[in-house]
Amino acid sequence: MADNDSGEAQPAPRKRADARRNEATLLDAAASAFVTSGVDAPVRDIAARAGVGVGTIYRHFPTRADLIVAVYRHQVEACAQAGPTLLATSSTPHAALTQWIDLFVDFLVTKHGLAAALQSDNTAFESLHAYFIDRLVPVCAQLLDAAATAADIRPDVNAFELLRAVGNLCIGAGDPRYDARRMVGLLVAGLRLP
Amino acid sequence: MADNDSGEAQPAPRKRADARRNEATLLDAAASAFVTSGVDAPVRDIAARAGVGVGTIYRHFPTRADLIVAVYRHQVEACAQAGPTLLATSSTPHAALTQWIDLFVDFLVTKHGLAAALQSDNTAFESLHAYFIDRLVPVCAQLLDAAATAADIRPDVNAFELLRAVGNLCIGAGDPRYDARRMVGLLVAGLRLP
DNA sequence: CAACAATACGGAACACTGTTCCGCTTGCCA
DNA sequence: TGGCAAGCGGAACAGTGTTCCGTATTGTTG
Repeated sequence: MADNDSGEAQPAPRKRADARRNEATLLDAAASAFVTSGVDAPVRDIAARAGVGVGTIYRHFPTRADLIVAVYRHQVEACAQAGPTLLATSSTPHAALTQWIDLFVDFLVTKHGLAAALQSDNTAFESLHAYFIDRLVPVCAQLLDAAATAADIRPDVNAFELLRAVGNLCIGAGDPRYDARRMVGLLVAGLRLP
Repeated sequence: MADNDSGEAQPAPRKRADARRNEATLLDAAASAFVTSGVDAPVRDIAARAGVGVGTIYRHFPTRADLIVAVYRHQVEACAQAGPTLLATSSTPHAALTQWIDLFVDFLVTKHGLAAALQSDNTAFESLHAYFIDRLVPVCAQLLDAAATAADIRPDVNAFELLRAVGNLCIGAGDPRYDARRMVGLLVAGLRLP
């Protein structure tokens, strides 16, 4: 189905030019605010950086989660797509799993406050959580499955739990006394079959 | 030195009766508020439960960390003291370490929000962090050391890091889909020497 | 027992968040 | 160009933590 504009399945009637411009500006502003102040950067700060009113933020991104997802969508997508690739190119399923988790950890530790937000029970982050789950759990499950089938790892670990544990371990990375990558390494080591 | 009141080392001139009463009431109120709403329970809620004004809370417990520490001090103390005991009574240092970590995890997972508060970079929790570190890191280090000497575990793990990792893994316990204890088990398994 | 000073209390007031709402402006299309 | 739907700004509201000071309570002293 080559859906050009003649199809009836086009519920997005193309936004006004200024709206699109503002959305892009906002995305940039949020990204830079996130770097400086973490993903909890005050709404007013982001609005000020973008030179818009706070109402404009809420129109484009009704919840903070929407904004965060929009900012990081590309990277999450890339991480998700790396899963099957690694599985195909790595020597063992276990190696693929390890490398993929490294990718995920690298992503998380460079986003100040994101790991914490992911586990927060604050309702504002609900859909952020949902997005990560939807996008990454299946990928992790596939890797886990392959490794379990190859008898590389214990078969009783569940993708959701593992991803959550890894996310948790990434909280507080940035403290020089705490090496999140090393702790994740320990966890993954615990996964191996004796 | 049997220090009765004649000694000069008595910098606390015994508080007024109402002050002591309020402090106890406040401790009860906070404990029950923490159970209901987690350790982030609004100051006003705690004050209302205790039937006092918010000023009274701040006089007795200048930071939220002080209040949390006061509420949980007994349990943390007990955990700290269990370390040497376990080391003396367990069959192997590794068993002692495992049991001690179980104790710590049991404590954390039953205190809603405490694990998260422990890792929060919010300055209000700084001294909470410090208290846990001061009290528990040496105990953990002792256990770790014994296990490393017995060649039960890899020798390159550091007590601070391990405790922090365990604390992190306890965030979000309560979600039925996530079993913090099992994940900590994985981490500790990764510690074992092959 | 009464008066007094030190101590402690209460809660209004402030600062800083997120979030909503509505009058005004802007872009688009006829 | 005129009209109007879409979009915008920011004031206003609500929920936090935190401070401050006038008032009340307590313990002590004459």
